[in-house]
Amino acid sequence: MKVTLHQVAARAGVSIATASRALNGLAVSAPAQNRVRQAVADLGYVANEAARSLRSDRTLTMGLIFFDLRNNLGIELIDALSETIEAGGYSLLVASARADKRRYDVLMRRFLERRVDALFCINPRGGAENLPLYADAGTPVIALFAAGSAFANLPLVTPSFSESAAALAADLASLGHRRVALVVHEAKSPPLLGIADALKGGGLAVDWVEASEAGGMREAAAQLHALNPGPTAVVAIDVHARGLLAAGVRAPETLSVVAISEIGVDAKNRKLGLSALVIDPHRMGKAAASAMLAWLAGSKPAERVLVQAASWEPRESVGPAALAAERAV
Amino acid sequence: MKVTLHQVAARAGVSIATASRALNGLAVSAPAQNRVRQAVADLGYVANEAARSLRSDRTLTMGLIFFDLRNNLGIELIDALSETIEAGGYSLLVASARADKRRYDVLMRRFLERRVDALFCINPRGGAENLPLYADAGTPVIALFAAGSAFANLPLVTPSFSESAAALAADLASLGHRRVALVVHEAKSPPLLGIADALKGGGLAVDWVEASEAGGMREAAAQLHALNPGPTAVVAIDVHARGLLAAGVRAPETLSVVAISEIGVDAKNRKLGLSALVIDPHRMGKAAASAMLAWLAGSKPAERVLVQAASWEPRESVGPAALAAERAV
DNA sequence: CGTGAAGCCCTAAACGTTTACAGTGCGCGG
DNA sequence: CCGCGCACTGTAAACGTTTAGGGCTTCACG
Repeated sequence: MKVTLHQVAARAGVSIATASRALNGLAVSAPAQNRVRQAVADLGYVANEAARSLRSDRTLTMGLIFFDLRNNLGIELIDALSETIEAGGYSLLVASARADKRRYDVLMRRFLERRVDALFCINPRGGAENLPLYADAGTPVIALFAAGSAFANLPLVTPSFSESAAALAADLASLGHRRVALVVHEAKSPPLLGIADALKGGGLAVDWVEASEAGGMREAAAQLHALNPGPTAVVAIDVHARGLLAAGVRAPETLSVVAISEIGVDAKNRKLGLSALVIDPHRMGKAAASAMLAWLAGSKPAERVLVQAASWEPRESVGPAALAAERAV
Repeated sequence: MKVTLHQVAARAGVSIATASRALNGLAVSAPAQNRVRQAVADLGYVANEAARSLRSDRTLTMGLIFFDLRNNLGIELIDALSETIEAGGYSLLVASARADKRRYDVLMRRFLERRVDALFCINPRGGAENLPLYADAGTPVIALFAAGSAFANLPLVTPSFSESAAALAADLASLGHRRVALVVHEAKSPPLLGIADALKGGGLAVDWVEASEAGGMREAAAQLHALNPGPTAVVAIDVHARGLLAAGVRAPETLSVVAISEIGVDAKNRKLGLSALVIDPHRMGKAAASAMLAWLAGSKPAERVLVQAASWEPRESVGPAALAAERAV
């Protein structure tokens, strides 16, 4: 019932070695080639990937581990990654730690045993204990959305806001805005700095405003009020942007508000008509997959792969500066 | 650098067979057990799943193929399936044909070579050519959302509307409706018949109305008008339900409208305030995975596995029958 | 005709496990 | 003291490929 290369070879009247070569497109005489093909068809031969893997030490499989799969990001990422790597003959093993750090370790271990040729880690927490083992095995690992994690010392694919923020700056400027507040949560992270640079590059003045954790936006709103000259627009992580609205700020009448959308939460913003810089996970996936294929082909990617994965999506919460200016008077 | 069972055995001072047994929990003396464990830890041994697969003829891997991954359904399905099968030690290989029939064949072939222990096919079109090969190999295949496809003769996991439609019937009845039209596209499929039964069970009279392909809802609307006594509510596949609205039917003023949501398109309905029977893919996944595990454990599932995976979600498009009745007068 | 090169093909050895089979040593009942 | 059973362990043969190494033909050229 189960047919192996042996049987194919026998039926084609060649050695098993020749049969193998024929199937792999190596040099084989035309008649032999044909007889092997015929035998394969006759017998319904299906190659055994496990045996191939064992012998050749590659599984043609990549792993993809999520810290949590359940957000809008997941689908697009899987779609983009699988599309790109399939072209190289790879398949994708997918798993989700369901927000459990220890489970992340387990999954990384499991994929290690399965000898994946490469691994993508999404938003990893935990999992660090197995990282050295991957290094030992020479298995490339790329992390996405891994700011500040234990994965920081391997290639990270990170969204860059520079282009999208430049578009935002242009729009704001053409609406008459001259002064923008940037609400930070604590550290001025590289992405935020990038946004600030882009705004400045667009001719806007930038005020930094510090906000405590989510919810405490009343003080931040007060701080904004206190600024003189006051900004006519504000850019903030989406939880903060929503906090401003919740605190009673009316956009765009009193202030134009722009959110920086984190992973997979833009749907809420959209419902509120909140303008946003939103990350397109599909582009992230494409970039990560390409970097990985290149890596497997020999060229290790840079420590940081910046992807222009964000777009500027203006919605109702942004309007002419004039409105806000009136309020100020 | 790479450490095999040989080396572990050597360091532990036992034979390779004993080492293997120790790791698989078979009978081994306590001291040997410990020495092996120690050696594994010291050397950082990681089992090679490819070798294990080759020898033992199971890969502990299941395949999941989508006709098209890009809909809301995907994530929930992957999440539910992977959660359930991971408990049994299985991993999930995921792929999407991206709406290309031939690609579906390719993927099924690829997973066959990878010797997956089981396969889930979502909404398959094409792929039929490889089905016999799976049968030959004795690899179980379960299809989801596969109405009328070539996969019809293997176990199908199908959503059942009976419970949700009963809830719908109860709501309609309490709103004073007595007569409901059911718009069909051509065949009266089992799910539709199930809905009709549930409506009748709730004390409602059911009129069948035939509609041509998507878009041609104007005639269907006319047919509805022509009915005497006229129905005060209508239930239809979501494309038809939206078609009715587009054709100028005002819900719930002139007619209460309920959509039967197909895969992953409910978001549109929600935006229109269209009441719907919507399928929860998570429940479908759980059920399919459980059925598969049971199958691998020896008990083949029934030809049709009916899952109560739909819920009744009333929204604005449903109202009291009185309104529609007035119009009729 | 002799020599070398080029094609093609085969034999056989890996790859790292699991597992059937055959010991080995030991305790215990006869 | 013998033999038997038991608990453990070792030897070796698989599983289905890929691939290095070498042998055989054929052909061109001197």
